[in-house]
Amino acid sequence: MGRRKANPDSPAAPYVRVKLHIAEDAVGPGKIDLLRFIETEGGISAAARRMGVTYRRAWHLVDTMNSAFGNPVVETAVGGDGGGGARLTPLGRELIANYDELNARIEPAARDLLEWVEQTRAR
Amino acid sequence: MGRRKANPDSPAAPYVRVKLHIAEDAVGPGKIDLLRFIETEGGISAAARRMGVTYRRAWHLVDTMNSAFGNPVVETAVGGDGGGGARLTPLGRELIANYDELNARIEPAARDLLEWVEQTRAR
DNA sequence: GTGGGTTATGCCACATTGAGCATAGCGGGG
DNA sequence: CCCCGCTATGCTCAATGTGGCATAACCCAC
Repeated sequence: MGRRKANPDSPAAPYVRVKLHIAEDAVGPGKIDLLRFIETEGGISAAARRMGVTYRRAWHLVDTMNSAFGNPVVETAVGGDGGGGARLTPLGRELIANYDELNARIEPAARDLLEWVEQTRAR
Repeated sequence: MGRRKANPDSPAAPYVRVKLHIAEDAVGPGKIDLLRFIETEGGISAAARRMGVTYRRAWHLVDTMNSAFGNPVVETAVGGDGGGGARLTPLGRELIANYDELNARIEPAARDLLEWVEQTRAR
């Protein structure tokens, strides 16, 4: 996994991440990206391959999200055309949209904090 | 696997957390609270006791923050009056202030997301 | 009815993390 | 001079997370 080895003059840039904690689970950029891939790829396996994680893990992430929300964010079909597949529910699509909106709204504040960090490290 | 919450009456309220990732370390509410306690209690041990964590761990958290920032956020004194102690540096105080400001600015967006979550779980 | 690709799950090995315990060094106060 | 509380740090053990197989069930297409 390419953890970028720091070039002394460009230390890995600091960044900010937001996580939504809900009923024993936490949804952050990782699970949201997984949902995006499920939507575009049409299945959990394909999404897992795209993200470079095992199907086992991707499935588990989906499962925990589904139970955390009480209602499914992803619905699956086993067997059939193409072997089966998975799609986002309306709830799943809303989740992505709302998470994206949150990130867009916090961006200015995050940028200010990161600017301060860069300043302090420079001196 | 349907893991139902133990107490249907009070479903742990969803919440949002922001983490600042900086040089292999991540600073979130936990480390910020630790800094606050160090400031008010005057030492790492006292702060650790207040937070219900071991001194070992609290010290480690402080140590990783100090190296992540390049400059110390906490300065310590060993031996002497009261056995020693720890204080925030100006950088440490700025960190708390900036983190608090970030959270304050994020609050409206976070509240909207959480409201949506509550809505979806209610139906 | 056989095959292929997918969902659904269990099991085991390994890495990471935090807890708990132990110890050493420090220096002002009694 | 010795004690006490605190900083500093190492080591071990338990819990948890992830990765990598392995397997079963499913169902459309051929």
